[in-house]
Amino acid sequence: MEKKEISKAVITRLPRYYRYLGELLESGVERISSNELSKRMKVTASQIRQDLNNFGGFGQQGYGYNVKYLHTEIGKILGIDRQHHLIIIGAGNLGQALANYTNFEKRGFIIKGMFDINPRLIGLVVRGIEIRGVDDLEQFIKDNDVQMAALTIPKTKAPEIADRLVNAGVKAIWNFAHVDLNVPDDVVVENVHLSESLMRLSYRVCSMQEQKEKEKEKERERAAKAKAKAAKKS
Amino acid sequence: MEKKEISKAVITRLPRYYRYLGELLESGVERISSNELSKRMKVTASQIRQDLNNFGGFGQQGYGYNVKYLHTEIGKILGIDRQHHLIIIGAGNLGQALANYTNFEKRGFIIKGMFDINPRLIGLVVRGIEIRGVDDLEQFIKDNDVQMAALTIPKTKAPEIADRLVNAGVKAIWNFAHVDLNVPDDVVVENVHLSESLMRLSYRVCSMQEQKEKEKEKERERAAKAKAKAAKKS
DNA sequence: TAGATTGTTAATCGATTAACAATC
DNA sequence: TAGATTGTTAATCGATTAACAATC
Repeated sequence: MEKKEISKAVITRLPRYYRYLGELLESGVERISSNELSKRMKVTASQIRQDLNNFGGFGQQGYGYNVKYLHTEIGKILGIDRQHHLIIIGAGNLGQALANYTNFEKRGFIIKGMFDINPRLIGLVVRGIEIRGVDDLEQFIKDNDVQMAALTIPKTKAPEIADRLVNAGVKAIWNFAHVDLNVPDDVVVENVHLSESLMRLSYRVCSMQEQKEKEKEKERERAAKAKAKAAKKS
Repeated sequence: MEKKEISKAVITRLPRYYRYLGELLESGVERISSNELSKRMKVTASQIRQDLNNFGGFGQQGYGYNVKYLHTEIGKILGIDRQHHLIIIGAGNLGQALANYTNFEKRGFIIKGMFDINPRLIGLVVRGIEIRGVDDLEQFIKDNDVQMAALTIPKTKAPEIADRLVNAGVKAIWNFAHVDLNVPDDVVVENVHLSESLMRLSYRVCSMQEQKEKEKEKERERAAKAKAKAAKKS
């Protein structure tokens, strides 16, 4: 009876499928097999089929998947066929970058308002959205039926603001602050910790370098051995 | 002989350990057990110990881990004890947001330059860094020993610029463009696909809602049953 | 020494890949 | 019908958790 839980790994891959299908759609491709898609996306065809079949059978044996249909269906699964009312807390560069990203509106994320505590920013208009102070935050959330909030403020202020958001009825927080937020079970948080992402990059570039050095070392050893051997012979 | 490959999952968690240890350090905590840390971070103690032991034994039986020492060691593993020369391609809001993030410099990521194609931005100065045109990109990379590049440009331009970066010797790309880049094996790419992150949030908030509705439905059914029963009795 | 806690091996769990019958 | 490709079951692989001997 119980529908089995969808794993986090699957959800992570879903938007990527959506992106590739969107590109195929734009370039006029009508149908695609899991095999062909797997080559483009560099994942296994098996994984694609398994992932999709978590949500239902979208394909047809002997034919493959209809690109337009699958694209639409994944859109529905991701909930981007609906409208989401979003506010941005923190109108600095990052907040403004999000506000200026027009694709969000295209996918149903409607930026209802922007907020900041910096009095110099309050009153400014970004993409037609006035920056407000946080005093009327709760009222604004209720008046505009706000469901989601992007948090682009320093980590020191984030937990307090998050509490206020949750109390005012926000159900989803897109968290760019470098803290882990404590929220009730029915509120979802998606973290974008940029500094952690940069550290992962750092790790990977360093370990790549180490690997290369090791290979060079081996190469040198081999060369030395060969040389010694040649010297012996002569 | 071969050192076994560190899994991606471990590397993802490493910066989070680093962050928590940094906070502990700041609040003057000298030592911590895997058990205590597990409670704070909401992961299992077993996982913490397993993760760390991929890189060596940093603890001491009966004592736990020295916070300062472990913090330093993880920093070394992540390669943030060294300096990384970084450039930012794309001086829009997102690029400027990265440039303004002072913590990066603190962790050894030194922003050597910013680039853009928009002539109106070229010549502007952000945090003491002049925005340049992309014409002298290759020369700049060589002159300044640039190892990493953040790509905060539209997806249409990204692949071409990525090729130029790689050819000029850049070894790591922090990719904010909504495309998957094709690079040689010895170049690492860390993707930050914000729109995909937002879709994941959307999925999760929608499935949370569905779950709640199902529960309500069940509740209603139960109430109806109870009512019917009561009616029968009377 | 006794207590605490690690490092590490073994057991479990979950996710990915392979295989193939079902079917368009 | 024959060929292609899905949906799904089974096999494999890897990651997480549990358990405990080693040891500070």
